[in-house]
Amino acid sequence: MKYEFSDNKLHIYKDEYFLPDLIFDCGQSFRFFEAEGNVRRGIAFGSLIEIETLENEYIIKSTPDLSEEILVDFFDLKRDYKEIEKMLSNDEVMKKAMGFGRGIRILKQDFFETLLTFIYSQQSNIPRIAKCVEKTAELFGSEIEVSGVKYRTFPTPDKLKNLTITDLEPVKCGYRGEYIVDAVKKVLSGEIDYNELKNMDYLSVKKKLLTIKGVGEKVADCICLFSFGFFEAFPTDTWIKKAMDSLYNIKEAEIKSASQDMFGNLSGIAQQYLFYYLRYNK
DNA sequence: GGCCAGGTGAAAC
DNA sequence: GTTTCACATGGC
Repeated sequence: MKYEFSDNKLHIYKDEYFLPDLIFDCGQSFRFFEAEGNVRRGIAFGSLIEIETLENEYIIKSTPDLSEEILVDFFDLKRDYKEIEKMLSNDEVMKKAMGFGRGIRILKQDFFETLLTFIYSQQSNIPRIAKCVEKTAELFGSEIEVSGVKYRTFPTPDKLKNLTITDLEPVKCGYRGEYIVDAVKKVLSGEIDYNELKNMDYLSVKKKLLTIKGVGEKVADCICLFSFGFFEAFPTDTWIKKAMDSLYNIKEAEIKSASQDMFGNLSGIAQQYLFYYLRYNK
């Protein structure tokens, strides 16, 4: 992936392995709504991020400015998805799935936002998850104004001090409210500490995340994949169960070991492409 | 209007 | 350890 960072803007040269429409609509991220014309906007890491599509490049601007490192990591630009597609195209199913979703990249998203977002996600659907996340930002986030338009950042943990289930009622997240409260409490107390977690390995992070009420196998794996970048994680949801059954004839009990055998440390990518393939192709 | 949703905790075996 | 069930609310 060719890119350069200058004048606080990230330039990404056009490449079939970088397609914003797929990256943001494949179900990993919920705050990058479509905007007018050739510009897509979203909020992450406390900033407005704008992706402008030009003839030969994408220009990515952030306000307030985000560092090159955050943006490059966010879009996973250092990883060679062409090479990954090759490695995963051993069988006909993955070959098709990788071709169908070509252009998807796994975003490296903010930990706290990812934690709450995927707690909201259980037993829900993508439009509704987006609403819960949006409402959380509206109620508790900070306002930023860019070109006369106001946006709300996703709240940092300290904005949710003393959060109660009642406070969350307008979010309409139902029974997940008590899970959110527990997650916030554990983050604020330091029991769940991102700076500690980011130096730990996949299984240790996952084990720690599982101590949060409402975080089970699947949500923990989503956080490991979408925030920590542990590509050996293979979040197994209803769609993936359907995909593994219908495409590979692998039943639920065998998914864990089978995915490890088949995809190894590319499991997370395989998962996201399979999810997108089944979810948006039927 | 009923069924289902990017699941999980708790209670029962 | 595995199975079963309730859970709150919106999308379709």
